[in-house]
Amino acid sequence: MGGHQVADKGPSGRGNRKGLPAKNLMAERRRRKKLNDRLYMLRSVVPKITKMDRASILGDAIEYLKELLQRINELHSELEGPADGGSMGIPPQQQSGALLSPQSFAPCVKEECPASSISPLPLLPGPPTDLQPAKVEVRTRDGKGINIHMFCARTPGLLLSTMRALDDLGLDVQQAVISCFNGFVLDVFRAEQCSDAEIAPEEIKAVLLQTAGCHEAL
Amino acid sequence: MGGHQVADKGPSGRGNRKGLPAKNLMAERRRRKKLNDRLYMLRSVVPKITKMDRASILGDAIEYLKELLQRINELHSELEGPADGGSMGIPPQQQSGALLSPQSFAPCVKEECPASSISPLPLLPGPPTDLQPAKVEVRTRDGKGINIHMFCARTPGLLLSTMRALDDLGLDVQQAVISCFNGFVLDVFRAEQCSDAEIAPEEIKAVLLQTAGCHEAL
DNA sequence: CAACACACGTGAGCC
DNA sequence: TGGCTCACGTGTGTT
Repeated sequence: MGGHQVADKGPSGRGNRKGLPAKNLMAERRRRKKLNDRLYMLRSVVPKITKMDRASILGDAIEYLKELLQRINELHSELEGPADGGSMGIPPQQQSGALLSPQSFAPCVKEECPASSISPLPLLPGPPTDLQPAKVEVRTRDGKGINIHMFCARTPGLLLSTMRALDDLGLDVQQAVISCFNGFVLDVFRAEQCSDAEIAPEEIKAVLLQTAGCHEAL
Repeated sequence: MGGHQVADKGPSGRGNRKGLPAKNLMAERRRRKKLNDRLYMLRSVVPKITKMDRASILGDAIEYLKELLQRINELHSELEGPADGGSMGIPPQQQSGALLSPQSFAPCVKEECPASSISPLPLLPGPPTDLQPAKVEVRTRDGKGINIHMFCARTPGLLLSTMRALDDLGLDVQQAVISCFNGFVLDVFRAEQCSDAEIAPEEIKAVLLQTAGCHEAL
């Protein structure tokens, strides 16, 4: 994945000939972090994550969004009721003062793929095919922050068990999204370990996998 | 908006001490363009665009997606709701021909304002300011399904405590989104009680409020 | 060592 | 006047 590098920080006036360095630098960092967080959030919303890279995240999100729109239309016409719920049925039309009309609906997300090999995508299309191998990724980010992505089938009690496991590991989950609809998705964007003992990412992964597996076996 | 600049390119042999610059440069440019295109596509799909900057685009997309998912859930339960036959044992797993693969949801997309004051008393989870009144709503839907919305400040351990509380109440959380970024937001769209004992919504609410308040008091 | 993906710091243009 | 966003080129890690 992404390369990491810890830019050493001269907190105070570092060798800058010009006077505009340190102030804007941090602003840019914050901006980047915000954008990344949003991207992670978006990924956590989209079920069919084919790959983890940013472009794919966006692409999957777009496709998913279109799917949802289509599905809403289906359900809507299936209900055929005049009593439209009324709250907010928003056809994908621009209505705000946003400029730039794309005009052509259904922008294709496909891009030039050199070889025309399209992966059949055996990932979960819809029905909760239970055969889900409980995938877990753990990364440490910038030394302190811990990043976890967990993904498996939902089972009763898994929610509690997972939280308990994280707590037992001494992890303080600070930024996270946990969502279970058909599957179970846990995304910890930031967690710090309270305990002084350093925990290896592999250990966390192992524990979580075991937690998921435990319920899987039921 | 973003500044544009057309970096003039010394087309061929630029003063490169090393031999590997120009090739990767173009690759990076293509990557960036692809990402931007995807972003534009995403924006073109989302109707309500508040602002044009990248972060807002992502944020709006997330919120929109959330809305769509919510709406699908509504329509879905509205279809099979009236004919609520014997959903006694455990039919919670989706099996109907309806695909509906969502398994993820979205958190609140608000952001932190650094210091001081913008509107001092909004409702959204913005600043890490602690003074959050811990709001909880509980509703029962069609007898069985339970719907919970909880919202308070994030505190260490709150996640585990809340899960434990729900478990102690005998609730099997089937569709939910828990997200803690700045604040703590729990959204249970569907939960069923395993225990035969009927639990009053007010009881659930009280327990959750107590759980949140407990941590708040720390 | 290719190619790829990411984060970083920096200069520039708009509020 | 400064803050904010953006695109760029580059270094570095991952496949």
